[in-house]
Amino acid sequence: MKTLNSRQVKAAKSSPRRRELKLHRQKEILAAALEEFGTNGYAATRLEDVAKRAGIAKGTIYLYFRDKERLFRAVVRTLIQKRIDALTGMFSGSAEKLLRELLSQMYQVVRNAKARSIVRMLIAESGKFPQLADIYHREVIEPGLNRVRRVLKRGVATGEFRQTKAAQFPQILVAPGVLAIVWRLLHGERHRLDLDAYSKAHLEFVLDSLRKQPD
Amino acid sequence: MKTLNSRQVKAAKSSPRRRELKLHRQKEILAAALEEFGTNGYAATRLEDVAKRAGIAKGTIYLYFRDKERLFRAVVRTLIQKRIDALTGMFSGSAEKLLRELLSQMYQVVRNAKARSIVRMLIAESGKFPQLADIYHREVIEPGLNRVRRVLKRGVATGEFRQTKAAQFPQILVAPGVLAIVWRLLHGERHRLDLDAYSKAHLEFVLDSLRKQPD
Amino acid sequence: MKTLNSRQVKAAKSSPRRRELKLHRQKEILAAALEEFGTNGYAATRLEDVAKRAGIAKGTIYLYFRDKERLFRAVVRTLIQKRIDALTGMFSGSAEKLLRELLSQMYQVVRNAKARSIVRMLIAESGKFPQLADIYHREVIEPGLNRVRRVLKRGVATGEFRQTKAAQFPQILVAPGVLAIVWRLLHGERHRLDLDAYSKAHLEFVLDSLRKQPD
Amino acid sequence: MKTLNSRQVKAAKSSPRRRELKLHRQKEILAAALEEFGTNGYAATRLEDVAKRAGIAKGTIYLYFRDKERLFRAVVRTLIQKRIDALTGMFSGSAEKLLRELLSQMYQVVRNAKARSIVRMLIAESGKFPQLADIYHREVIEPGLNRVRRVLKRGVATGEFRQTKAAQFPQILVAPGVLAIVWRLLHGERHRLDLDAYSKAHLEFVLDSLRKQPD
DNA sequence: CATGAATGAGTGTTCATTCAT
DNA sequence: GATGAATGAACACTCATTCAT
Repeated sequence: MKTLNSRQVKAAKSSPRRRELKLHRQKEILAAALEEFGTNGYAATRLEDVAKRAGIAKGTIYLYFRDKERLFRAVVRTLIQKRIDALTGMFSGSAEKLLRELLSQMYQVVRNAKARSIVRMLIAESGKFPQLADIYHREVIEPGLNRVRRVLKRGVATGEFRQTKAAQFPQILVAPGVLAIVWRLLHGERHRLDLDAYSKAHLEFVLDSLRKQPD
Repeated sequence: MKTLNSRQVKAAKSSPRRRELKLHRQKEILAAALEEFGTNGYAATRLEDVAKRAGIAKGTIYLYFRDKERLFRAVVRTLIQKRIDALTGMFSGSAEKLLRELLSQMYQVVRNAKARSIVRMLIAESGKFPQLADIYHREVIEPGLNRVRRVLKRGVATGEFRQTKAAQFPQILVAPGVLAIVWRLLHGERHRLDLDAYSKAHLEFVLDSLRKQPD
Repeated sequence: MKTLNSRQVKAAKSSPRRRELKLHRQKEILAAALEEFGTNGYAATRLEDVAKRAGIAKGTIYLYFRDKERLFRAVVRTLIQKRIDALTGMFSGSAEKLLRELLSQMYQVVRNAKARSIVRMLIAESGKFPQLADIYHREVIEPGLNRVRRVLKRGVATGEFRQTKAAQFPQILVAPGVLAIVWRLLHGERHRLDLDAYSKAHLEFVLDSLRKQPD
Repeated sequence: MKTLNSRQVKAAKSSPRRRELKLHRQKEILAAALEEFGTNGYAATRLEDVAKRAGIAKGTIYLYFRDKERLFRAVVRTLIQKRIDALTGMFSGSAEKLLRELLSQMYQVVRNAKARSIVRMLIAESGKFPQLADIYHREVIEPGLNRVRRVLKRGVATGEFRQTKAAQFPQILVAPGVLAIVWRLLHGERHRLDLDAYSKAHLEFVLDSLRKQPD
């Protein structure tokens, strides 16, 4: 490898290997930045700490991101993108099964530290970066709520579910998941929620409310 | 000369009057600080802005609070205290009526800007100020949840409500209120929730789940 | 009410003494900045050095000037203002006497370190701050050249001077003064011009050219 | 594409070819650097911009110049060398003709952007690089002034010119050219001097002063 | 030879905190 | 008490210089 003559080395240099390395480094920076921003918030995060965590020099960050603000936005947008990618395809089965599936997915999100980080950052910085919350709303929240709406509609169509006002506010169905995220953000490891039991109770509660009563 | 005048004036004043004035000024500072911290977060808030908003000089803040951190904690603790004070006494009546009353109170909280601010601040700064979230948990959240628990217990006792796992997790019952707060924090005026309809749907949903089915 | 009272006291405090001190300090900063900018140029001047020279802390500069650029412009504008103020009123006497007077004044400028500094700064930074050279042109150069024009015109009117093309370009008359400034800027103490002899030669040269030849 | 070709060529070519190419590249860098230093001054010039302008990579500069300072000095010394080379051979004819010739040459310098750049740089950086002004003085200014002296001496010898003090200060004769350079440096395109008319007036003015009056 | 990614010292600017008035 | 001028530590960002490829 090392003994390649200089011309070959040069030719090989710029294109594929370098690009790959650059992309990798960018990801490292984003990961380090997420950690710092997620913990300390935008203003309290020092880029030097991000650099240290990424194992690089302060100046290197600026080769990848124009300034602190762009880095922050890139962090959030990257996370949102991952959420979008995770909104996996449609399913079949009874409405109840679909709902179980949906909530189960939601609790995977709740358990996911990065997903919680994004919520913290969006709440903490929505004064300074409202556009980010907008993106999140458009790309993640609305699509998510729409999936709930579709499942409810299907349940009503198949006769599994009653018609309820809650269908207009699918937020009500998923709210316990949101609360679980907030709970974790507020209390960290200090006051744990037993998520397994909690999510089961949540599902039962929702189904109790939705199911058609046996006459 | 001028200084003499003011000293004479001061000398003439009585002690209780002074105390009162001091208290009043402290409240003004706290109010201004709440506004700023609530909007920008701890790190991004400049004490100069707080002073300007309170109509005083920067240095004056330090006559009332040792440093920025104490001011912040005072802001949050004051808010928490107000929440505690608002946890008004118990009532009588059917469990359903009590539950209606409880949720109705909660939505007053949701509509209250300061109450939302506190949530934002606690979430945003829980990395730096976890003790505050602890206080909030002990003094506000747990007492609140306990009230829900008591209502549920009474409902079961009177036969109005079914026995459900959700009783172990009263969070599930109130979660839509939390979601509403988060929604407002994230989206401000940009994506409104119709709180009237939402809270009604919430109540109906909960009652549908709790109520004993007519056999 | 009470607040008004206390504010009146405040208002009295800040006024005369403080204002005076503030003005004085501003002048000190400008003087220190002139020294540094004049020696090193805009980009190579560090505000810390300006502060040190003024005997204050770095941050203090920012209480008087928004940023480095404003400080620099203030320095130059202040200097220009002093030049304008120095363009003293007109005199009477023969055209030759007026011309002697004029050139004598000009050589006072040449001997003035601050006046040389301004030329260096305007030349050095005219790429970044062309407006400053414009101000200088409008407020100093053109008025100065106009005085030369008026003297020449009077000389022609009284028959002392010949009519010459140079009247259209009064720059030619004063050019040796400009050269002397540039010479000093370039060579500092290293290659001295004997300004007394030089200015005499300059005057003689000019008069030789302007005077009507005795027939 | 060009780069690739040239590299292949280089590899194949013999040593003198290489040397030539290297020299050429060095000239490109010097030209680019002149442009940047001349516009922005030493401190405000970024080597990256020099590289970009020269169409090479930042690091390449360091293959030709040890550091920024050496590059700057090389730029100035190269320019000075060109000035020296331009001090063309001697002439014959009447002193007046020689003087016309001399001033005409000087105004070619005035019109030459690089020659103006050198003056700007020497003035702007004479604090940091006084040696450069020294070189310029020794190699360009003094030789130039000596030529003026010789012409004046010859004119006096032939009886064309009067004996004047100005002979001791040939600067006075050429000063309008210097002023024209400074004028252009300060005012760029914003306040033009009509150089044709100006230089004619200059010559006339000088001759009026020098010529022996017809008795 | 040439590249451009990486470095880190250096500088402009901000802001919590102090203190003379 | 109240003020606001002053301080200086802290931090974002730049750029000359190095070096692996």
